[in-house]
Amino acid sequence: MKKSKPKYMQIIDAAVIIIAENGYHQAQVSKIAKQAGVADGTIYLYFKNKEDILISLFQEKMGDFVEKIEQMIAGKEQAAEKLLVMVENHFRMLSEDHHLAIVTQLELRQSNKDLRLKINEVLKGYLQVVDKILLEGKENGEFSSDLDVRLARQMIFGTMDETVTTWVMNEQKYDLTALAGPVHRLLVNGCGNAGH
Amino acid sequence: MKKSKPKYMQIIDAAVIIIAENGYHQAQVSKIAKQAGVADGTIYLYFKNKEDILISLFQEKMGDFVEKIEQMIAGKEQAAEKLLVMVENHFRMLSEDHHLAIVTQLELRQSNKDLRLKINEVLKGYLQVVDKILLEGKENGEFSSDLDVRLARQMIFGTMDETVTTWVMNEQKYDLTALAGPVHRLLVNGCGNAGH
Amino acid sequence: MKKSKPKYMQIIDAAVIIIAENGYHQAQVSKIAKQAGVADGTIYLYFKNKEDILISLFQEKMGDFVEKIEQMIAGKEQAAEKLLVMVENHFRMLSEDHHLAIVTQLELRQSNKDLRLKINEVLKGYLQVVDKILLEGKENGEFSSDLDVRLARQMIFGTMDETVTTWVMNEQKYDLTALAGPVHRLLVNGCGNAGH
Amino acid sequence: MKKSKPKYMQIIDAAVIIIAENGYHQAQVSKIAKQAGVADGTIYLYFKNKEDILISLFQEKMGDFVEKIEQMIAGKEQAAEKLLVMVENHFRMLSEDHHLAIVTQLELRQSNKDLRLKINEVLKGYLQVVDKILLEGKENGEFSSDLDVRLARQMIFGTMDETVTTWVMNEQKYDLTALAGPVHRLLVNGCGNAGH
DNA sequence: CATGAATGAGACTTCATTCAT
DNA sequence: GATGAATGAAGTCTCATTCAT
Repeated sequence: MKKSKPKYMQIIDAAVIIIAENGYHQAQVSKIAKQAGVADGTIYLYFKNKEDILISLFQEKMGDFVEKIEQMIAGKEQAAEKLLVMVENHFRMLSEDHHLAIVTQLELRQSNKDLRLKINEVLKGYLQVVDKILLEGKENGEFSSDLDVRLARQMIFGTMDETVTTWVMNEQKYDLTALAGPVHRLLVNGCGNAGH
Repeated sequence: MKKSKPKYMQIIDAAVIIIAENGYHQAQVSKIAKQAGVADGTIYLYFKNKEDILISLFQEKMGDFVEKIEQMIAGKEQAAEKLLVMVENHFRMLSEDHHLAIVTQLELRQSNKDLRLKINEVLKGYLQVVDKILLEGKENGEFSSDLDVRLARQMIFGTMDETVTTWVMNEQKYDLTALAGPVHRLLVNGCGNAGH
Repeated sequence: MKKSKPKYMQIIDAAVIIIAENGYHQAQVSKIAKQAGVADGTIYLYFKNKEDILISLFQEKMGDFVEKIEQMIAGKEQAAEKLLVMVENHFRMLSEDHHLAIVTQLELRQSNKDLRLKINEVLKGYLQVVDKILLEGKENGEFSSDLDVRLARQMIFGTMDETVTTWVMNEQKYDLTALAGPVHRLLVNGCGNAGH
Repeated sequence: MKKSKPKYMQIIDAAVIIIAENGYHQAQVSKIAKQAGVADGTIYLYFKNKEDILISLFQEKMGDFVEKIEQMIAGKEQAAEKLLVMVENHFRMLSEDHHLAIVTQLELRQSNKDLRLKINEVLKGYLQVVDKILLEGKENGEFSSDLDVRLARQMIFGTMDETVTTWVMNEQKYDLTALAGPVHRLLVNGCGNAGH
């Protein structure tokens, strides 16, 4: 077997699988170590403690996430179009990685308040992407000029999150990506200067 | 001594306080018993086990919640108006009970999947209220006739939930009830037949 | 329903049933009270504590036992004949009360050392009956003159006990009373002055 | 530090001492761990749970027991002689390990029915040794040809067990090994073809 | 770098017994 | 005498983390 991956990512990938398949509270360090093919103690050469694995997991995966979203909306002109690309890819990327979807939507939320606050820190990068789209939309007249950016951002996140979570809880039985269009329309309507 | 409160509700109220102040994982049965002013063993005369306290807590509090919302929207004619009353009271009721807000938005989500599934059962009553409003709105022309009720419901819940959670995470520093109007406008826009 | 039985015996009979059906460690006072048709607290008007129920149970039932045995061997002349009557009735009485058999052979042995010492006190009455038979047998030449009465008594008890316990553990599937004859022969042989 | 004893046997030996000195129900895992000189958690690296310690204890000690008995009777010709060696060594081995005697005769019997059934499984090895002796005795004419092997075996076990238990309950005040001869005579008489 | 055996703190739940009614 | 709601002490087992090899 070739050691293509550094152990750091090996452990993070193992954590995603173990948490998805066993649940947050049954994801013992020893299980993760076994899945990663290393000794328990080795984990602590790469991570400060168990919480650090989870934060790192979220940073790595969510970092990819935001990076890809940013690349994809870079070429788009309109705010509404950018929003569509964002929703589409948000849904698509989680559709393509069932383990990750379970971990981010269900399991990681069982972490304690401290960990969740740190996860929120990581999410700020994503928030900024949305805020930028919303500001552009307000400036170029696509969105209502008196739109409350913070609230609109909470609507967008809340709606996407609720949609994905419901899909995961229904055991991913239907096609999530097909919902991107309709969800996008709801959100654009919400932000839009409808009455004008 | 007058039996002012039955012990059942005494224990549930104690659980809300203890969980809010100590966090889900630091809410030992002995702490709840002490706060309720009963012996540890007494808890088990009223609840099957610790999880049963939490489910019952959610049922009692959320039952009240849905009941009150239903009463308040009963007198309203328009779907949009009903939605406003719902958002206003959802925000107001959690504003008025800071402990309950912390418990429902942050702490109870740390419970395991089984408990969360049971909590979802309880939430179905609320879902049905929203669905009824949405259907009425579609029928009387307030909302778009091709509105996807399930997605719209997810938007409404997702947005309210995200808004309240953000407020709780910011330590309830600003006035949540003031956001009811703007949030309502976003949601009605989202559901509305804006372009028509 | 006529209160034919005083509550004292009512509780003891309930204890036999509950212990036989649930096992020693699952025989809570509250279960015994329910079976007896009295309140938990009532138990403590008739018995000092739980252990007292068990000792009393053994005393009452074993008292009957010894009394009946004594009556039945009273009319017999020979020691060997008395022994036969004893074994026959020991086996028969336990055969006729399956609950009592389970309680004395399996469940009551799970009690702690103190309780077992007290049970042994109760058994002394039985021991004396056996000793008397053995002495008679030695005097009239039926048994070996150098028979060690204490050891012979341990053989008799040990053999009867092991035989009954094995029968109970095999779920009382075969006819225990049919074994009285062969067992008696083993014991009489053991005590006998074979070589003379 | 030299690993003189594997921890597995260290823990079993500690369990024998703790149970003998404190009684079955006062033999907490933490006490056993302390006696064995390991941490509480270490117990669970070697045993599935507390019951597993007790089963293993019985298997290890009784395994030795049966093995030694078998070796010792291997050189003997006559069934009666084999029986004598068995009784002698049964008594001697328990005489030499007072702790073990208390544990097997008094404390382990307080275990629940499940554990006792597993203990019976272990005892089957011993039963077979006895059965073999009895069959040999019947074949070579030492014992009665119409001897019921199962009943005879129950007599032998029951008598030895009752004798040892009585000795333990009398706080091992007299010499158990001295009883081997007389007990053996009782048993051989019992099995013998006395009247022929 | 890597290992994995050992550590030890911490909490849910049961049930015999009491005592105010 | 009878009730039964309330009490509260006590023990098994898990698992993140360490450190000698």
